[in-house]
Amino acid sequence: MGRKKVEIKRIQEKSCRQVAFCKRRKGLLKKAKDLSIMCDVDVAVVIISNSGRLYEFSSSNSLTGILQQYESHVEADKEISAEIQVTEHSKYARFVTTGELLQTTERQLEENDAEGLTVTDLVHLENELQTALIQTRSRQTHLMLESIKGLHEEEKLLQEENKLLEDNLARIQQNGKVNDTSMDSTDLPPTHIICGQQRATLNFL
Amino acid sequence: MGRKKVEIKRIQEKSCRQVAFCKRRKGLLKKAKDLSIMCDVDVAVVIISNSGRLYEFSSSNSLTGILQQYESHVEADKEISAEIQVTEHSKYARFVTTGELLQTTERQLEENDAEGLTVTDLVHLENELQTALIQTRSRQTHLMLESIKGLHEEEKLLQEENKLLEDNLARIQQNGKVNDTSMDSTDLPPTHIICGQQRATLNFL
DNA sequence: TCGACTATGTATAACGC
DNA sequence: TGCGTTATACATAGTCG
Repeated sequence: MGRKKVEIKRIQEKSCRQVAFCKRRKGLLKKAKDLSIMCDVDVAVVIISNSGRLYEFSSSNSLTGILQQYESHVEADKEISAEIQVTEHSKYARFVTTGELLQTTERQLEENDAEGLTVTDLVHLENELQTALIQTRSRQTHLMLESIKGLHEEEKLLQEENKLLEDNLARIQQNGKVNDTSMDSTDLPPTHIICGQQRATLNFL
Repeated sequence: MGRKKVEIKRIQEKSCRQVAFCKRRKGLLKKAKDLSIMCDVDVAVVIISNSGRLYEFSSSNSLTGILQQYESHVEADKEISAEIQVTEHSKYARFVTTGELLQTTERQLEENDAEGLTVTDLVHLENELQTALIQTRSRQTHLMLESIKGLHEEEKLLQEENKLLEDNLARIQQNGKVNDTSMDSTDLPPTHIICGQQRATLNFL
């Protein structure tokens, strides 16, 4: 359904994949909506991009609002750059959201107590909670993995910087012993040998 | 996308609605599958017909949605074990255990398909899976948090070490200027220019 | 990178059995 | 009820700006 037939397999080019994701995601959510309206059935679609973002459709819309709220919580937290803060904040956000979810649940249960919930109602409720749980957990894992990855990179950078500093220290001490007058001598050409040493040292950087 | 345009609204004729449901359901599930494969994202679709029948698609294994969790666990463990060797063993153990449990589950479900499992059997099975899930999840979170904590400590140490080295470097360079003749100079100092270049390069670090 | 366009492949409404 | 066929609407891959 485009200019040419495409195989159903993972798209290699990242940009193409991103574009296709955007288009097809939209299409899928529309079709889910159409199906639920036209055929009068319950439909839920959850999509998690590999960058961890959540897209969803739910014909029984009680879950939608709550999940969006959760998303905005997490998004706000994402702004904070310090890694551990991200972890802790998202933990807190998750807690709050779960609390809200439970409150909502309890309220619903209480409200409906008089007339009684049908088994179907409870099944729906269970599905919604299950979905919320899965998304929350998935998001948690994603954030922590990101955090770990970032810390590893930072660690690598620090170690490299460290190594360079040590080398410099060693070299300067060496130079100080070998040619301490070097700093402000103007007229003395370097020997061939020293030049070689220096260049070798610099190349090492 | 048929002989004539249809409005997106509930189809009145029951038989038409049923036919449309069958076709569109199939289409939706296919598109969900395509999306998950082509764009390499997680997709889950749940459809409940108004007669209560369940249709679903999940890009990660979906028997109950518990397997989805299992997936993320394995992924998490992969990442973590790269840096925590101790994890290796427990990871493998958990894998085998969960794997066996799931195999057992599937076997039982298949074997008993004709006669059907009793409700008691299923409740028992559910509890077992639930327990395994909780333990696995708890372990995952623990390991990741430990990992993050450790990395933060390591980072702090590296930064301190870094600072010390920088201080040393600064002090030594200072000394070199003030009393450059103090050290035993040999006979061949480098040129000013080359030294300058060197220092500029080093300062940049 | 992003939205708009368009040629083309797909999904499906209606129909027949 | 369900499957196959066909004409048509729709979704989208590639392209351009």
